[in-house]
Amino acid sequence: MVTRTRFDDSECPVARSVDAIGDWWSLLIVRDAFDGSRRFGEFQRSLGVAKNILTARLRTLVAGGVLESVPASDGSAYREYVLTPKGKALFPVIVALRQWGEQNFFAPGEPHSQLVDRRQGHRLRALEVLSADGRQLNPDDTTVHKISTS
Amino acid sequence: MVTRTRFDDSECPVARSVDAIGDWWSLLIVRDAFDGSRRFGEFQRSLGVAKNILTARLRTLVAGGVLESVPASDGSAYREYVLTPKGKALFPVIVALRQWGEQNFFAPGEPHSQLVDRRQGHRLRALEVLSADGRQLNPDDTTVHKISTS
DNA sequence: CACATCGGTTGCAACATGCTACCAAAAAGG
DNA sequence: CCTTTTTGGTAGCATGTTGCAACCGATGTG
Repeated sequence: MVTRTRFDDSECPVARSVDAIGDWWSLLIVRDAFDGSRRFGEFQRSLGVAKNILTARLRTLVAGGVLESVPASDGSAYREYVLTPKGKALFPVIVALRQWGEQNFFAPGEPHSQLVDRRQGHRLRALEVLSADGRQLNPDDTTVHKISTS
Repeated sequence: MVTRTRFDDSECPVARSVDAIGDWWSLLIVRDAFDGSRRFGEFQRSLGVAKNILTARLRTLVAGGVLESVPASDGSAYREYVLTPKGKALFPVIVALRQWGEQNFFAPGEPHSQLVDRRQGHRLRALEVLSADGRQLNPDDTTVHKISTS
């Protein structure tokens, strides 16, 4: 078989996350869901993705418990796709990718969509990796314990 | 053409990030790099990826400025792949994915690799999305400004 | 009732993935 | 030195996956 490799039984949480999301389309669907998209057509127009691909991705996201299919909020007979709590927990992942992109792939002054605090309209603070006692950690300040039972 | 869709000219930083990384393998390569892998063979054994795929991914990561190819640190004639500053800036992304995986894809007590603070050996604090003035933000507390010139 | 929209499904061609075999340069062993 | 092993790849092939376009029934709209 030449099936795409799965990581769902990896001992590494990063690998399992990656596996659960599925592919980049899925991640962009989740991004759009955070931005307020709910309907099939909204995702399709926003992403420009082929409909068969979108169908497949929405199904795996629902199957994986990231999205959930609910009756449309406007009373129509259609359905909507909304984030589950598990899906909402991806928020820091999206924010981290967004901040990395802003800092590395836009010229100074180049326009881009921006995530802001709804109350005050200000940009968010940069994510920080902190130790249990609140020190800011760089990659070199951390290490991986190969296996842990908790 | 049926080429895989690119997002490198998207106005959304998340899309550009996703495009720059390339695919899941690339992200796991970066994860391994954070964990100390440097040599072709280390990545290959750790990931179990086919060598032609690894070759291609390493090349695009180097081309994208995430990794850099340097002479081997042990004095041999081989080369090593190390994270650039841009690559190290992916740290919060990896940590976010790791925490999401830990919380959602492992049974309580199920063993998994764990990222700890090198000084004290403790687990890290969960990432928090904060407003400019330090309030903790949930997805619903934020909104996307479609375009901004800064 | 006619027409447009929504949310898909199907078929196909091109491309990407993964596997295996192969290979040259470098290192290690004697 | 000379042989063997390791390293870091390439090349070719079968199969899977992606993206496109065409189509379609159920639903909403004038």
